[in-house]
Amino acid sequence: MKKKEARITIKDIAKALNLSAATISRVLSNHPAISESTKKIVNDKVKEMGFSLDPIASSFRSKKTKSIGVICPRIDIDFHSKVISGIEEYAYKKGYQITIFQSHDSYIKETEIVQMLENSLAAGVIICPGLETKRYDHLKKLGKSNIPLVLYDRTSEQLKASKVIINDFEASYNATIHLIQQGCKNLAHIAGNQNVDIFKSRLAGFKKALEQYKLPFQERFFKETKNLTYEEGKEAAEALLLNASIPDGIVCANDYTAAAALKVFRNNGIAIPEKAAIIGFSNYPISSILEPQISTIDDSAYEMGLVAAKILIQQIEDKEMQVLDYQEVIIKTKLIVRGSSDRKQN
Amino acid sequence: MKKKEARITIKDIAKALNLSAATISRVLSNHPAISESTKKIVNDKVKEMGFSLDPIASSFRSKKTKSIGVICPRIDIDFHSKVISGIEEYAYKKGYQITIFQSHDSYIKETEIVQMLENSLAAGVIICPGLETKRYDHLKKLGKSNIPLVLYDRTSEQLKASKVIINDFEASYNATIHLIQQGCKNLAHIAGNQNVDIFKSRLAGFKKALEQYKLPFQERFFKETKNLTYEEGKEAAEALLLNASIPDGIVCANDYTAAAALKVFRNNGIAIPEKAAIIGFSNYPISSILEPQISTIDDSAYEMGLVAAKILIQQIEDKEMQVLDYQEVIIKTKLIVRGSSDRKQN
DNA sequence: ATAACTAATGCAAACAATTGCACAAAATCA
DNA sequence: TGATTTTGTGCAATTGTTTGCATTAGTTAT
Repeated sequence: MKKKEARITIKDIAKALNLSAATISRVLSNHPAISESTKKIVNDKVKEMGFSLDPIASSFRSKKTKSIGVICPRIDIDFHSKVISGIEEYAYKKGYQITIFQSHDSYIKETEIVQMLENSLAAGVIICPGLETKRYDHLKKLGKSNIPLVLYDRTSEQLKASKVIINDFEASYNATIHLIQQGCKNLAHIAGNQNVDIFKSRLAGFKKALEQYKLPFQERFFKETKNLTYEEGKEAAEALLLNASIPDGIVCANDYTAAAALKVFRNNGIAIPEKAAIIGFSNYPISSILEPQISTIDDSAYEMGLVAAKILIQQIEDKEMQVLDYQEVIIKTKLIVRGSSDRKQN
Repeated sequence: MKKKEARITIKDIAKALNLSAATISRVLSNHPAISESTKKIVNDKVKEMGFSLDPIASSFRSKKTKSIGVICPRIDIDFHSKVISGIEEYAYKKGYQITIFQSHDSYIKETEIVQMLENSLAAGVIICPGLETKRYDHLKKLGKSNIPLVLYDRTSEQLKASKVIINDFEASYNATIHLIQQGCKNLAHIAGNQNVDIFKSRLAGFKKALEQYKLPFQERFFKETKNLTYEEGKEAAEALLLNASIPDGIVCANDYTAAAALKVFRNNGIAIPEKAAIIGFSNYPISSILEPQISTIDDSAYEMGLVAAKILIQQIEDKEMQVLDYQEVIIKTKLIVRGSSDRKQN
């Protein structure tokens, strides 16, 4: 007797109104050939019965989903979690869900995930490629399957695809210029992994600024790290102190290494910013908590996510955007001057 | 002439092997009534043709998905991003995808999201309820729809559901005992929002320790904050200094407020840990970077996510687990003693 | 009034996989 | 040998929505 509490379907609405399922479907997708009057009748009934389309059946039939795959190396890194936050916020507003994966910088896993997203008909993919990724066939394949793609942060010249990046070169250049304007003449750079484009660009920006002011680039003042950890920063800073003369300014490729440099130099009696000015990169929470606060570059991670989602969804939805092959967006960064480099106050 | 490059289906495999689609389906789901020999034949062909099931069609027919909904207040908070990292890692291994939402602590949005997950047949839901959430009908509804649910971090007595939490009471109790053992007699507490259970528990643990050692709980040494921000911590610490006598130990409900207290006290010439010992909560990155490093409680966020995913998937898959109504898991926390409270070294 | 057209709706197929039931062949038993 | 059980496979219905094409009613033109 008891009918099993089943899902309300489009047919139930149709039956209740003596219309066909097709009409209901058309109302729900705003088909132009439906009269205003029936639209109203149907919409009212839909609300009354608390009906909503079965997204799975819908996807099954239309071969389209509302889910965006997001792949990043790790979620629990401040930068990525901010980007994802931006993506989620925009995507949600536009009616998309985001499905998240961590590649842990493994190429194998990355290809696995991409394959899976292709298989499950993702509406689009946003990815920050892993460190191991040198080949991009897996991503090119997405294009062939007509799945729009947006890269963020780490990108490659090799791959023609939409990208959202910050201008690392310019940001680093600006940071360096700032230190020079504070009077620094012997500048050091604590760099990130030079196999990664963005860290190469940061070095290049640093060099460019030196060049412009006819300051020398000194090998002994250049320290590359593998992962820009606090520990590595410490080692790098200690190594800097071993030189006969020490630098009077340090441009660091992130805030952890800047924090480490700050600590090491201070512990060695070098006044910051008077004897050595320091600037970091990324505007991590720590940078505004340390004493003195660390000058840095705000990398606009949240905005990056927002924009990535925005151009992806444009490519998904806007037919006119589909004629264009890909687009590149450069997000503004902001120089944040704080105590670790601001000598003017003296 | 050109056949449109279409997806390979179960029927293609069937045709190629002169079997029925049903058999292929059964092989792929490891149905017991299939002979080993045909299993092998089919599996080989599947590999050869690079076939994989269409997850959408599969979900459509079976009314089951492989996607887990995760709802948290915000992703870009260290704690949550670590939890999510743990969830993702375990879920991925088990073949599930996670779909992430931010409630931004809005009750309305939270119910919207839950409704949506119910509608899209999520395999299960993991949620940290928002601050506004006082009623739990939306979550109870999930149970009625047979969608397993796991809460983490913030929970409620009101709701009978599986939970993964840390023992905030005990952790805070241990932190307080630690300060007492360092010789503190006038203890202060910078607390989180007392409408939130976990912060209430932290206060309770603090009180319990005082009581046990017959130390007084002094109202003037109790400062509640709204969001435990660094700024609020600063105000609270400054307020503490306005008293005729100042505390010689501060138990803070997180590391930001602890960092703020550290700074304020130091700037006022109060030696840490000698004159006042400080302990935080959560083991944020900053706590190990400040000078002195801040003692804290590691909240095992990653492990929390891992376990949440584990018990959720158990409830999804394991029929035997479905007889039990719900389970509660308490994750171990760890007291991390660092410079801000360690007086023994003197 | 009839033809031609437009507007609004219905019909029915299609999508890819799953599953209860039926059935044939093989194995076991009497 | 015939009856019965077991094992392995196939048949065909089913799922909820979308969409090309057909159909009907209503409108306009001739």
